[in-house]
Amino acid sequence: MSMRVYETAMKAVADPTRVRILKILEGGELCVCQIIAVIALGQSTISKHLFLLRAAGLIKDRRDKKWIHYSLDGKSENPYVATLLRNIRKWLNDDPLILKDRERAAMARDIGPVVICERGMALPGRKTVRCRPSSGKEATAVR
Amino acid sequence: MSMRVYETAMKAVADPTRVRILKILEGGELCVCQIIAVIALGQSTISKHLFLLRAAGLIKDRRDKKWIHYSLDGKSENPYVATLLRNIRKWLNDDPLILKDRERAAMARDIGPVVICERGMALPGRKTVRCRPSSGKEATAVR
DNA sequence: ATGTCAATTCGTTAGTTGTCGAAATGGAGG
DNA sequence: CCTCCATTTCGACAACTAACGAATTGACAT
Repeated sequence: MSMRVYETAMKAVADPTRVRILKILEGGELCVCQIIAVIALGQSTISKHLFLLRAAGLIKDRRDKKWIHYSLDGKSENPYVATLLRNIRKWLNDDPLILKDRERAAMARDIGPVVICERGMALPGRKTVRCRPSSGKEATAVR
Repeated sequence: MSMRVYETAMKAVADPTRVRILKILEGGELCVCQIIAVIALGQSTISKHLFLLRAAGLIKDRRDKKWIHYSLDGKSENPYVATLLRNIRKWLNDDPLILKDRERAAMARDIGPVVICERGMALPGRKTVRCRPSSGKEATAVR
């Protein structure tokens, strides 16, 4: 029983993409579309990672209008989470990828969910748009 | 770079079998045959887990005669290891499987490597012998 | 040098995990 | 109620992982 809970939590934080998500959430809550814009993976992929993080009790969600905001769960039921989050907060702070994500997260916060969703879950700059390229004008690499 | 080191360490401790090994090593060093006897998985399986734990800098090895003894690496180069080992020492101490392993580890220490290897990497009691059943007399459940 | 035997490596198999794109879901606002 | 659209779920695929048994390695002791 205890072992299963341990495994869930540890496997959740052992994945690079998921720890990237946790690290950008250290700067405060973000909605899904902002997370997608920062990490630049498919929306289904991010959604699954968020599910696993939430299942492990590492993050919690909050709905506001059309958007679901995720944040670190300070009072998780999972007994390993508090320690894990405290450790991770000290770790990886000089990792280049994490630093870049942090910049992009700051940008995503400035821009806000509305504009990010309008732009197809992408940040301005040289990044390729990846979601819902349906209509035809957007969804191309810029620069 | 930093991320890869993190991932190696975290993935290493996220596996149930590997954390079982770490927990029995908390009681002091053990040779491979003793670990096999306690965990009751194939010798190749245990060997691989030990390799991964060592690659992550969580354990170190020491040769004495025919036997290789493994122990927790108190002065690992991996910057995450010290914290991880300290956490794990506090964790899972009431898990039934871990408790049972601990008993078996105590038994393995009492008996010693020599006898355990003679018995085909198995502890006395109701456990099935699993390695090198070549000759013909042993390799049966004892009860 | 040679045989022994604890431990590792190899090759295979089954199950898990991360990713994607397409389709479904389900609040919010008309 | 009906539409819109941010998010989730589904189905598929490739890559990775843990387990096994068999074969190999290599230190030790004769």
